[in-house]
Amino acid sequence: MNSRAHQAQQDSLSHARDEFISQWGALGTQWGINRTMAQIHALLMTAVEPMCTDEVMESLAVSRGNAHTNLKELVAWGLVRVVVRKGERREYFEAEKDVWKIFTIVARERKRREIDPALAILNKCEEASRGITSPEGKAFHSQMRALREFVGFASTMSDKVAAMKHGMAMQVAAKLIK
Amino acid sequence: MNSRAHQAQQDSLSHARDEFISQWGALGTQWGINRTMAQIHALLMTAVEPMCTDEVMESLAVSRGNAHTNLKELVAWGLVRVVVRKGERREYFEAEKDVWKIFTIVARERKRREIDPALAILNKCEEASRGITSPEGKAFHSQMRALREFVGFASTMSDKVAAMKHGMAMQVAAKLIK
DNA sequence: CATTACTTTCAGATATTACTGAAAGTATGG
DNA sequence: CCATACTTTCAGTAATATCTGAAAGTAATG
Repeated sequence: MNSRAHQAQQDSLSHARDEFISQWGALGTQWGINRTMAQIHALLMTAVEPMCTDEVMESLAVSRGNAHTNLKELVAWGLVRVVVRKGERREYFEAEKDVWKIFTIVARERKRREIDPALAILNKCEEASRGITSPEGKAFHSQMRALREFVGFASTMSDKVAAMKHGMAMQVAAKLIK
Repeated sequence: MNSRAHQAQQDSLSHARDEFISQWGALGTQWGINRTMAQIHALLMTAVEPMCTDEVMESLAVSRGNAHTNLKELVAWGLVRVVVRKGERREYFEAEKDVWKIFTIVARERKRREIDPALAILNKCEEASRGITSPEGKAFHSQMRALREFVGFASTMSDKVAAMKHGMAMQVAAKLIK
C-alpha cells in the first residue's frame, strides 16, 4: 500500500475511534455513570498502550482534576488497572479489554449499588409490617414480601452469573435461546 | 383487638409505608429515574385504591406539574394504568403490582435505553474500521467486534427473558442456581 | 533537605436535571 | 355557548451533579 492510502486508513481509524469515545460517553449518562468516566473508559479500551494522566487530559480535553478523579474511579471499579513502567515515576492506566470480565465487573457494581440497597429497604419494611391485622396492613406486608422475594432472587442470580466463566455462561445461554 | 392497639398498628403501617416511599425514591436516583417518579411508583404500588393527581400531590407534597408529568411517564412505561370511574371525570392511577410484570417492563425499557443505542454505536464503529490494515486498526476493529457480539448477545437474552412467563423463568433459574 | 516530578484535593464555576405554579388547553354538562 | 372541572404545558427557579484550575500533598533523587 502506498503512503497516501495508508494515511487515509489512519484518518478513518482515528475518526471511528473519536466517534466511539464520544458516543460511549453520551451513553454513559444513560447508564448512570458520568460522561468523562465513560469517555476515559472508551479511550483506554481502544488504546494500544497504557496512557498517563496527561495523555488522557489532552486526548479528551478535560482538566487534570477531572481526569484524575475519573481514572481513580475506574480503577476502583476494577475496569482499569494502574501500570508502572520501570524507571518511570508516573502512573499509566490500562483498561480491561475482555468483554466478559467487563460485564461481570459492571454487573457486580450495579448489584451493589442498585439491588443490595433495595433489598435492605424491602426487608426492613416487610419486618415493620409483620403482624398488622388490618386489610391494608396485610396488603402492604404481602406486597413487600413479594418484592423482597423477587429482589432477593435477582440478587442471587446476579451473583451466580457474575461468578460464571465465559464458556459456562454461553452454554447456559444457548439453552435459553433455543 | 381494642381500638388503641388498632390505632398503634395503623400508625406503624403508615410509618412503614412512608419509609418505603421515601427510600424507594432515593433509590430511584441510583436507577436513573427521578425521585418523584420512583416515589409515585412506590406510593401507588402500596395503595389499596387507585389515586388521583390531587391525592398524589398531597401525599408527596409535590406540585401539580411534577405529579402530572411523572404519572404520565409511569403510564408511558406501562408501570401505571389510568382508571376511570363511572360518573367521574377525573383520572385515577393504579400501579402494576405483579413483580414479574414490573420486572419485564423495566427490563424492556432499560434494553431500549441502554442496550440498543450501544449496539448501534458498536455496529457503526465496527463497520467503519473494517479493512483497516494497520495493527492499531485491526486491534480497534476486533475490540469493536467483541463488544458488539457481546452486547448483541445481551440484547437477545434480554428479549428472551422478558418474553418468558414467570413460571418458566423460575424453572430456568432453578437449574442455574443448583 | 531542597528540588523536581508527579498525585491528590477541593472551593468555586458551570452545566444538567428536576420542580413549581400559573396560564393555557380541553372536554363535559347544562 | 358558557361555566365548571379537570389536564397539559412551560418559562422561570431551584437543586444536583460535574468540571476546572490552582494549591497542597507526597515521594524519589541527588
